[in-house]
Amino acid sequence: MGKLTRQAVLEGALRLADEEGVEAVTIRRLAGELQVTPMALYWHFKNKTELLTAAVDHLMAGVIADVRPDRDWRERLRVIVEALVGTMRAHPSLPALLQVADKEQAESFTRATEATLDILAEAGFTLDEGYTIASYLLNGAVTLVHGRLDCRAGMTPEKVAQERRMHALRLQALPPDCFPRLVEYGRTLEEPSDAEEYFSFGVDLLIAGVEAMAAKKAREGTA
Amino acid sequence: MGKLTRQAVLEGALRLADEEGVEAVTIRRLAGELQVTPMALYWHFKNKTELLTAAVDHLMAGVIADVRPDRDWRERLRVIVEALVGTMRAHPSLPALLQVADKEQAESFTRATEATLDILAEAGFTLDEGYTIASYLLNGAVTLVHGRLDCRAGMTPEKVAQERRMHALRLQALPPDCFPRLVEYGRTLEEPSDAEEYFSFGVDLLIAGVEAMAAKKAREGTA
DNA sequence: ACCTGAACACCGTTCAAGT
DNA sequence: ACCTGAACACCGTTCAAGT
Repeated sequence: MGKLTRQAVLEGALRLADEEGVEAVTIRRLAGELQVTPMALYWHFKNKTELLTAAVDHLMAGVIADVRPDRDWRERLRVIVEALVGTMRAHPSLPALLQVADKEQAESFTRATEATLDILAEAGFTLDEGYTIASYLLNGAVTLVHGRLDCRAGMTPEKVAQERRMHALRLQALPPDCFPRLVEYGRTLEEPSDAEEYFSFGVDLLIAGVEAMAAKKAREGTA
Repeated sequence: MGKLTRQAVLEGALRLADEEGVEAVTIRRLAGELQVTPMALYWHFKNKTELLTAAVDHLMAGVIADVRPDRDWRERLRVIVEALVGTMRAHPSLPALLQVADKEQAESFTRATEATLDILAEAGFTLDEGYTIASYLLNGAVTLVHGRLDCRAGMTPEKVAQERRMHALRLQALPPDCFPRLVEYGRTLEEPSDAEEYFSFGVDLLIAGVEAMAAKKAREGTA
């Protein structure tokens, strides 16, 4: 058989994560898939943390592909947030990986942060504020993708539909006098919702917060 | 010795979580602290998931204490977000608990969601949008609190200062031509930052997004 | 009703040994 | 250089048995 490489381990981990969720990525399980003993992986990665960091690094590499410094900061910010959301939609494991892995050690993540800080500095924010906003945007994107069942690891259309029905039923079973909004929401949950519409609203929401704060700072600055 | 109660288990779990982080809350570890065998806990809780859900339920109970239906929706929304942030600051384990526990099963969490949906419906959002915004606000609050080292489990002022210095050094060690913003941010990180200012900015940011989207909807509605 | 003991099927990781 | 075997110190959980 072809011998084990660092890349083969990484690919195996990503496949496992995308198909069955990050919690399925255990050293022992992964070793089983790759037909080696668990300890073989330790030759290629110092420990599990380093493996997950490498996975994040690999997936985040695509996020800062297209930077256009000539554009307005609003446009540049939107491009980077949409790249982030797009990458997460393509790789269902990324949101969870960003939560468990030591992302600050991933170079591609650091590059994306630098790019975001640069955009936000141009918008008039301090570096402190920029750093807060950068993690607000990152976690906002994570939250958005996480909120879509069809963007979760190993989800077939049938499973999505079934989970939706279950969720709808649970909400409709609540006492309507205490939870009128949730019961009503449970009813709307029976018909499928459009992903593009959802993400469009979500990204607008994230960006709107930043733009409003920038406008506020500009007002205070000139006052 | 006094015998084990459901409440004693819950209190032990919360203490452990606040002092050493949720990852320290294992059935075996907790049983050790309570001077019983691991299996004793299974009499009071069906499984670990149920324990963590109960913990979330207990901590979230304070969040919807003061609802003032006579006020403007903006004010009501701010009150609930600030209650959320305040509760998390008081209980360092809550952000992590909300990520790992099955929060939808916690009644107090459901009540807070209902209250938020109600406020957002008044603001002109659909239930779908309201649900998206509610999780945006929740995770935004989690992100904010998580970003403060001094709000993490088991952090003494000394540890905070030391972690800050380490972070500052790591950033300043980056190549300045590639990462000018991060290097600069590393320098600002050497002097302590004000928590109140940070949270004030953060909550404003979260609310600003919602208000901007509400204004946009109002414009489109009358147009 | 409330708790224990023993067992099962998992983890990540170290360390000495093999080729 | 690259991998294995055995061992250690952990997990959550089940199930039969004790009081």
